[in-house]
Amino acid sequence: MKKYFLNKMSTGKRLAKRSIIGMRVCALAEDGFYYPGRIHAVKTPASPKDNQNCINLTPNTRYSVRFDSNPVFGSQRRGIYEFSCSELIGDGFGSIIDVKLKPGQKVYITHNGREISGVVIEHNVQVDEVNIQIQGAANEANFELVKKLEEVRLSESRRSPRLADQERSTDFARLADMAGDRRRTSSQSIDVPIQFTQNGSRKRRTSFSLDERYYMLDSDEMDECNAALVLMSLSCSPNSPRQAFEGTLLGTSPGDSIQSSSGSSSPHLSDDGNVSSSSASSSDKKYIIKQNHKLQINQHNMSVDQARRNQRTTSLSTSDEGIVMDYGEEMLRKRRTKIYKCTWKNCGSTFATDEQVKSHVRNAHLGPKSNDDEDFYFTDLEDETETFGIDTMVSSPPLPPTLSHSDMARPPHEDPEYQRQIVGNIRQGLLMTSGSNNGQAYMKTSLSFAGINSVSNNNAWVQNNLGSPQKHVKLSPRPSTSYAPYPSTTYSTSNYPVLIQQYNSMPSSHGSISKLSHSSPPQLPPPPQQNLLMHSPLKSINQANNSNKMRPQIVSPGRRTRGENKKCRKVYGMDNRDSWCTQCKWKKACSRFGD
DNA sequence: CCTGCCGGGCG
DNA sequence: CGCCCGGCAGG
Repeated sequence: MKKYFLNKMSTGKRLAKRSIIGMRVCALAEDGFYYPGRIHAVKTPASPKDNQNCINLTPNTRYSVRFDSNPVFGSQRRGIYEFSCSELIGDGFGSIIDVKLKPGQKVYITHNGREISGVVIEHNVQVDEVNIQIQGAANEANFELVKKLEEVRLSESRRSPRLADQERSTDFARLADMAGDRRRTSSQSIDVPIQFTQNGSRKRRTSFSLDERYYMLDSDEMDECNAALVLMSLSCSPNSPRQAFEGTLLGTSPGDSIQSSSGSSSPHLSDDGNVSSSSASSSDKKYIIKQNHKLQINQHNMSVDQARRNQRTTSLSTSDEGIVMDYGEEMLRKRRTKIYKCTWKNCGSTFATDEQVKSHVRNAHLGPKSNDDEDFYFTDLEDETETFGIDTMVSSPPLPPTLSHSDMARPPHEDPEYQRQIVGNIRQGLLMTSGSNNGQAYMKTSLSFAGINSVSNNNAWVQNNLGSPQKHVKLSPRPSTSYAPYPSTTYSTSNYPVLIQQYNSMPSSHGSISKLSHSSPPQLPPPPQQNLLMHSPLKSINQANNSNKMRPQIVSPGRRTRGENKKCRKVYGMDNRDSWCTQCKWKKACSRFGD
C-alpha cells in the first residue's frame, strides 16, 4: 500500500479516494482526556448530495476509533468508539492547537532529544503554553516543563525522538544527501559530490509546516491512509468537509512556502529533481510529497538491489539512518508483489495487473462513457516500483560477481565502464521516450544513471537537446546497464561521445538542467538545480564540453561567487600590477583580498 | 562595458 | 609547477 497516487495531481483532476483506515488519531473521551488510537472504520451515510468530494467523506462521516488503551467511554462498546471528524485530533483532522488540555491529560513531548511523557498540570490558553509534569528518572525528582502547545503530542511518536529530531532539522535536500551517500555504496554508483554532503547552507530551507508534512510522510506511521489524506486535503473541493483541515495540512501560514531559497544559496541538488526553485504552488507541494515517497521507494530499491547482489563489503548502514532506511529495511523483507485492488465502494476486487484492474473499474463501475480515470479507483498493495528510473535500476539483472571487484578497481570517473553505464542509462531513457516529441526527446531520467541519484527516479525531465530522437534510437543496442563485463569494451562506437556529452550536459551541470527544464513538460515542477557533480571528477570533462553553451547558469559551487571585496586590481590599480597578489596577476581568484 | 576568476595551455 | 590568457558570468 505504498502508492499515494499523485499522478493526476498536475492535471487538477480529483484524487483517488483512499481509505483512511488505520490512521492514528486521538479522540476525546468522556473523561475529558484525549486518548490515542487508530481509525478502525469509516461510516459515511449514503447521501450523494453530501458527497461533494472524491473521498466519500462527509460531515456526517463517523469514524470508529480503536483506542490503544481502554479509556472509559461511557456506555459505548469497549475499545471502539465512534467520532465525527471534528472530534478527532490527528493528521487531517483537528489539530492539537485547537484543543484545551485538561490538567491530568497525558501528553508526549520531546525533551533533550528524547520523547518523554508527562501529565498536563495546566494549559494556559492565552499563550498556548502547557505546564507539564514530568516523571523523573529512577533516582531523579519529578520536574515540570513548559512547552508550547504545538510541541505537545497526544500520542507517542513511535519513532525514536532522535530520528524525529533529525528529521525535523532535515529537509529533502539532506535526505537526498543521505541517499546519495548510500548510493555511493552501490556498485552502480559514482563517487560523486563531496559537495553533495557538505555545506549545510546549500540545503533548501524548509519551513516548519513543510517539515511537518515531511515528518508525517516519513513517519513509520505513514501509510497510504495518511498520505491519501494529505493529498486529499491538498486537492479536495472547497466544499469538502476537509476544508477545515486544510489549514493544518496545507500550512497556510506564511512560512509554509516550500520554495527553495533558489539561486544564490544553491537550491539544493536533491538530485531527485524535485526542488522547485519557483514559488510553491500547491502542486509543488504535492510533488514534493510524491518525491518524498519516491525517495523511500528508491531507498527500498537500493536495499533490495544491494541485498540481492550481496556483493559489497560496504555496509549499507541502513539500520540507523532514520525513517527512510527503516522503511527500506522493512521493505527489504517484503517481496515485491503487487496486487491491484479496486477501491470502488463495496467492491474491493483484486487483480494481478493494473490493466486488469483498470478494465474492471471501467467495465464494472465507471462505464465506458465516463471520463473518470480508472487510476482513481484502484490502489496497488504492497510495494510498487513506479515506472521508469527505479525499474531500470531494480530490474537490471544481477551484476556478475566480477563487476563488484572490477568496479572497485578504479574510481568510477576513471572507469570507462562506468561512463558507459551512464551512456547506457541515458540511452535507455532516450529509447523509452524518443519519438514522443518532435525532434526533441524529453527524457525522463532517473538520475540514477549518474550514480548520483539517490532519490533518483526523480522526475526530472531533462530535455535532450542534442538533436532528433532518431539519432538516439540508432544507438547501439548494447545492453545498457551496468552488468556488462568489466574491462569494458572500447568506446569506438560513434555514439559514445555524443552521449557522454549529453550526460555531461545533464545532471552534472545543474545550470543546464534547470535551463532545459524550463522548456520541459509543463506538468512537472521544475527540477531542482543540482550541485551534484561540482566536485566530481567529471567536472572537467563537463566544463570542457560545456564551456560554451552548456555553461551552468547558476553559480556553481565550483565557481566562486564573485568576490565583493576589493581586489588587488582595484586596490593597486593596473599600474601597480607588481603589487598584486600572484593569483590576481594570473587572473585567478584573489588570494589577498579573498572573500 | 568592467571585473573576477575558471579552465586550460605553455614552458 | 609558474605563468599567462581566453572567455564566461555577473554586475
